[in-house]
Amino acid sequence: MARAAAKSHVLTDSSDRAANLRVAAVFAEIADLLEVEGENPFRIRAYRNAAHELGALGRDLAAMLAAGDDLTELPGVGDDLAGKIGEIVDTGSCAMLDDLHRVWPATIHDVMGVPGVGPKRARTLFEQLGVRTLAGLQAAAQQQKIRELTGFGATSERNILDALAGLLGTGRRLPLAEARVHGERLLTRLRAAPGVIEAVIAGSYRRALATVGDLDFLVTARSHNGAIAALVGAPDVAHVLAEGPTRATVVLRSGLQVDLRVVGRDSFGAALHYFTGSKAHNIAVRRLGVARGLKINEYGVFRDERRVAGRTEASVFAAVGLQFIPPELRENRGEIAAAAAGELPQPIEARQLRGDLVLVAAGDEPGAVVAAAAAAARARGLEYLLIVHAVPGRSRAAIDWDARTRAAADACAEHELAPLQGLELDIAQKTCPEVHVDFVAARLSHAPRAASHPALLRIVAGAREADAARDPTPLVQAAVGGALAVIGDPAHLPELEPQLRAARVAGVPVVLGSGGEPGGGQASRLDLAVSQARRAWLEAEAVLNSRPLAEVREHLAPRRQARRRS
DNA sequence: GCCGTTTTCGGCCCGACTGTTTTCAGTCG
Repeated sequence: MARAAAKSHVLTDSSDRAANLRVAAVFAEIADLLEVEGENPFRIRAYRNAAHELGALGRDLAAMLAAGDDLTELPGVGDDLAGKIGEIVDTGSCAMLDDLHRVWPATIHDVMGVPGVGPKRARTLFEQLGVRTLAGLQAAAQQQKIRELTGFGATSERNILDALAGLLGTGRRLPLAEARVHGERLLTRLRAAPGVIEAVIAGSYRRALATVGDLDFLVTARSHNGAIAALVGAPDVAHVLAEGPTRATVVLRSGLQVDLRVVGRDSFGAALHYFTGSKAHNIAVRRLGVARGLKINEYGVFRDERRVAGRTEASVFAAVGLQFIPPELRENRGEIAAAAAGELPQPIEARQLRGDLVLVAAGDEPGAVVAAAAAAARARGLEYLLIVHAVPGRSRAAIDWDARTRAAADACAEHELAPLQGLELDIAQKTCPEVHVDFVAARLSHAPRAASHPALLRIVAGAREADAARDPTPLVQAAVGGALAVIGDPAHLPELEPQLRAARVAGVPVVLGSGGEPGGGQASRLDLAVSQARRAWLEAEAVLNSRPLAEVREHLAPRRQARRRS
């Protein structure tokens, strides 16, 4: 079929992990359809686990197969799934999925995705009303056919219509910086609610994932009702999806879903751990608990009926023999083994930074840009600024670089900050203006061919699409001997973590910077950069601007010094 | 369908809330 042809085309691209993603997609769809069939839940989970593991796998399945590797070594993959992986990589599909498609339409997945409609109801809708698509679902609801079905009613029907109209959780993921605005506002409201002792945001927000799907609030309180009422009654709540004595779920007008859980003080640590996730991390920790005869849930750690830990997160980790794991590391990507061995990294903290990095575009007035950035830097106790002057690609007008660097230096001095100044060229540019600067930087918008390394390298937006969609390693390699500059730009946050991870693996130091956005926001941009560095397991030692100015100056100094460290 | 410091069989996380029920199934996180 046409479908198969399209798939094989995808798989001929062996330079990336297309095969992994294809296999993960097939397994995920099989899991969905088995769920509709009402299969054994553990069998379904096996497919779902495998889909999750393979989607995040660092190695190329097609290459592993070609090399004759044993796929059952992979987590969640046994003899059966190993065989199916081979089948999918070879043919693009899998007989089992084809069989399922003879019974269930592929689009039933969309119906299942409607909030309030799961696999069982999707099956009922399909079998009783012939609903195969979202359009069909909407038509059935509008004709009031759904309320006639057993297990449904007028309320369910209305909820389905609301969901289809996009009124209920949109599923859109919000950039971290944007979620922070909503989060902080609600946090203030919850903390002021009667009876509330403590309120925090857990979930992927706390793990500093670049985008978050919802906000998870956790509250300890003397009385439950205060916090629940405060959330449900918040001014920008569009819909209340659930409201009980210990939890509530609402959708804000922005489409952001917000969950609130209220727990007792003795359960706070266990609940915080539980609701911070990630899911994969939690399952792995619980598995450790089971091996020690412990049951771990959001209320605590229990041996038989007796609570043995749970007041703090640290007590939960300690109960299963782990060091405290910072939230940004909780992705089940090796942090549990590291914590068990006492070998966790100590991720960089914002307070360890001594300097910020400011970008001055060719059209900017350097004095004004640097003055704004310097004031913000001074306010957070920084000591110096790395000032990067962009050199335009081709410009006929002579630019007075001495005047520009002098203006920047003066602006720094006014705020009692030390400046370190450099020129930034596109990596393809051959000539550099004749002016004394402390370092030379390169902006990299495509894979580098140039042999001469700049001291500081910055991957600009767009490079990711062009050359590093899946692996920024080749870009980062260009910074060996120098450093990689990473700006906490909210719009490009998802690109940062892979870049930072690649830098760590390559042993390339990084500079974390705000970029110096005029009009404020430096502080949060710097914090965003730090949060992604933490997710990438970077320690202070790997962050150049956590070191004293003299060391940064020496590290970035052009040519000779840079070459000394091979 | 996977997995094993107790296991090659018998486990696999589980509690809260809703809507439809008359004791609970389905969904969600």
